[in-house]
Amino acid sequence: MSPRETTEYDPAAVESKWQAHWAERHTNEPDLDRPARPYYNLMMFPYPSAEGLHVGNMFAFTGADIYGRFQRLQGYAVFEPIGYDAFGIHSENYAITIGTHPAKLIPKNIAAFRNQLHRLGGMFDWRHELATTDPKYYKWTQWLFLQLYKAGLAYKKRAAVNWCPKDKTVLANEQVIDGRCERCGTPVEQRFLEQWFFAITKHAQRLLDNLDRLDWSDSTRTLQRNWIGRSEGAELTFETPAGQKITVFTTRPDTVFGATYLVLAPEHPLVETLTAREQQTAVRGYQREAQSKDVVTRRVGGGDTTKTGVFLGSYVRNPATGESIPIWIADYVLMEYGTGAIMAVPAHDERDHEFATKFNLPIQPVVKGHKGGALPFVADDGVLVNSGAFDGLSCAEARNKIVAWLAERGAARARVQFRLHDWCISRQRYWGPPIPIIYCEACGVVPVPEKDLPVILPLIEDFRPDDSGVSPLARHQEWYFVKCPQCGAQARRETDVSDTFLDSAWYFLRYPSTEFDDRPFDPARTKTWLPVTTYIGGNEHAVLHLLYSRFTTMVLKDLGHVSFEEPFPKLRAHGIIVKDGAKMSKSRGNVVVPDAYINQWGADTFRMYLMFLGPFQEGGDFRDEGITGIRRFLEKVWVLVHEVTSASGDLPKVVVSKLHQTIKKVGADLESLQYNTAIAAMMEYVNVVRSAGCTDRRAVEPLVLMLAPFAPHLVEECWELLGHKTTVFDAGWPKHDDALAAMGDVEIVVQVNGRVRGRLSVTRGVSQQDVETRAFADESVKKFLEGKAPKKVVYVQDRLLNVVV
RNA sequence: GCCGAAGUGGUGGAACUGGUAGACGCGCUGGCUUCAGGAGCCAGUGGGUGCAAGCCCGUGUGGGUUCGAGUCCCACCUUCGGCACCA
Repeated sequence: MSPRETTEYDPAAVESKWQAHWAERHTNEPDLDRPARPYYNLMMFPYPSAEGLHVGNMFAFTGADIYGRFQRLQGYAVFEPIGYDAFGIHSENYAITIGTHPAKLIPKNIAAFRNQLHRLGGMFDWRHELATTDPKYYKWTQWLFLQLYKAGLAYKKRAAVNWCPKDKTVLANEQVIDGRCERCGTPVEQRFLEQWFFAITKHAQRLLDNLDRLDWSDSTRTLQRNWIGRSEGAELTFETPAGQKITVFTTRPDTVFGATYLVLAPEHPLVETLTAREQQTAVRGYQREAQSKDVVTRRVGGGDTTKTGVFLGSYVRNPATGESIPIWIADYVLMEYGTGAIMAVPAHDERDHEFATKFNLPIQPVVKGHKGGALPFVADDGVLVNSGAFDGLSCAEARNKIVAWLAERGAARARVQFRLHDWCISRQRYWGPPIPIIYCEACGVVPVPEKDLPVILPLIEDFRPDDSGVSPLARHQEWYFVKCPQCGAQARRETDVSDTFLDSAWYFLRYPSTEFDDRPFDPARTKTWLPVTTYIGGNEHAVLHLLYSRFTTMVLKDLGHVSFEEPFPKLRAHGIIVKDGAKMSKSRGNVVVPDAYINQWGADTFRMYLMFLGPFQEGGDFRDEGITGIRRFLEKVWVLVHEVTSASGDLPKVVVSKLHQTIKKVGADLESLQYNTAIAAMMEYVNVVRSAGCTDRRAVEPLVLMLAPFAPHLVEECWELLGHKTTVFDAGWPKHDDALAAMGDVEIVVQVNGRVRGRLSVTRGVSQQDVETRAFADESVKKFLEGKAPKKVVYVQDRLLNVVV
């Protein structure tokens, strides 16, 4: 082969050419029914905002796509689908802002996203694109709801919920950040509404236990663990003179002798009967006050918030001491956690201590031997005092013994408590899948029969939410009134739609089966492709999306619909791209629009640049200073390919060893998503090849293969220039040979007392004897030995020799 | 307050199970080329000192372990992320 004339590298031409080829030749469409080695490479699907894909999305998708392409090169049939998480308050609010309808807005946004995703050059199987707003999709979201309902895991209850007065909707606990709505920042209020819940807490222990056997990063698992929040403790029962029982939850039953008063949440159902007549006015006033407080004032502030509370005017008997102690209500006790009542141990709990100090309640220490002095000390490593027969026991010992002792008298039982709450899925909004439930006077709550699914979200003009706490759908009588599926009488529909997180809690099951209209996921396809081989996404979803998806999969397993209970055995979280140290957002005005970069530099350069910015799993600050470095590198590869010569003679040793080292390193880096160092390694290799003046095909082709996941368009073009007829992604990953990688000389560092005093170039595997001989002959080494005899010599093969004198 | 991650040149970042700190890139400096600008190519680029070979210092701070510490241990400081009156 003779060197060919180098044409100019024109990314736009190359990229559109290969994108067209991939589509025509079905390059990215694996055989879903009979794949040789199936590999489900999943990335978290985007919410199609009106702003289009931003740099952060592109960063995430590029990193995930590189991973998929690498697996493809290793011979897997890689299924890499993409879709749109298109329902939700985001879209609805934006539509309201710009005066349009979400049903008009979303298709436009999706079209723009699709276009951008094409340009980025992802290995997407476009046959299986999906949108959660498609009735063919949300039919099965509703089906999923029905399965949970039938299994007794979906229930309705009147509950205190987080209400956003601006978005006019209920929020899940997870959507409340610092007491504020995660979207608009408005302080969240408490409201009491009938809501649909999923009983995720029933599976709390399982969700926690399974974490141990998932191949996830520790940090992600820790986030989930903390969110689930398991506490071991006991329920203790306190009795009033009238025989009324109050149960509290505590993690420190060993301190029960120090419980000098009881506190109930203001909403606690027993408050009414426990209130003495003379305290009624004060108590009712306090209850009203607590209820009207928004969640910010009630919850945020931790220790800073001044404690408030009211004495009920009545007493209970401490089951351990037999003493009579007062009962109070205070809003620092939450009705949702434990039993909504606590025993207060002011000597050993900060909050109780603050409260007791303020209201002059007795403080009784029952633990000593702790470090540090002042009350309250939260000592669980000391020994008990003032605790009757239990004095002198360690806290840990006392815990079990006291519970056992009280249990004999029916005043205690061990109990595990979770911080996790049931998942509230109701939304009093328009832009979501209607919850498939019908209310009939005669039959009560009637699930919509599966044959009647989907319950189509009607196209209505006045979709704006109002203050009523009722979905806008309720205003549409023709939709609202419906015949009862059981008795045929006039009935009415549930008007709430479901949480967006329900849409995304099963989409990975749908992708391989998008063409089936009569089933949510085809059993054979599901068996072949699931669970997901590798899931790549942002750590911002470490709790919500990932926990909900695990829960729904667990339920589907129990119901016999799938054969596995963990959908994502292997998860990799990428970092977030920020701009000027802050998350990109329209309001901050720091959104980086990637299209201009793709226009100027091409998708391949941009993809690689994003990956070269820093470690993929850490993310970082976006800047564009270094992009020319990547472009220069790709130009060098382009030139190398054009100047390539046929294989002849032996390759230079430096090239051979560097080549095999590079193949090994790039492969290992790709497997662990360390793309920045993989790119650096390829750059080093190109520098070696160029300075060796090597143009041999055997030096160039493996480089092109390694580069393929990063710069797929350019590489396809190069591969064709090199005379190949099929896609480079069927060519296979190059093999490395450790023996060849070890070819050539190594430099050994000679140290005297740990300081570098000389370097020796030796052949690999040289003996210590030879190195010592040469080292001791070295002038600068000799100088530092000062004629003294070595006390000790440390030798590390092929690395260093350290002489200690 | 609790949990987690991280602090390395002018800059983004490298550094395997403790073994040459600063790979790779950007930027900068000098040179070549060019009418010029740009691009390209070559060389240099942690700080100090020296004509030079070299020497000294250097990975947030202070200790420690070790022949040897960015890496391990102890105590701090700072930044970022998550949770937050969860009993």
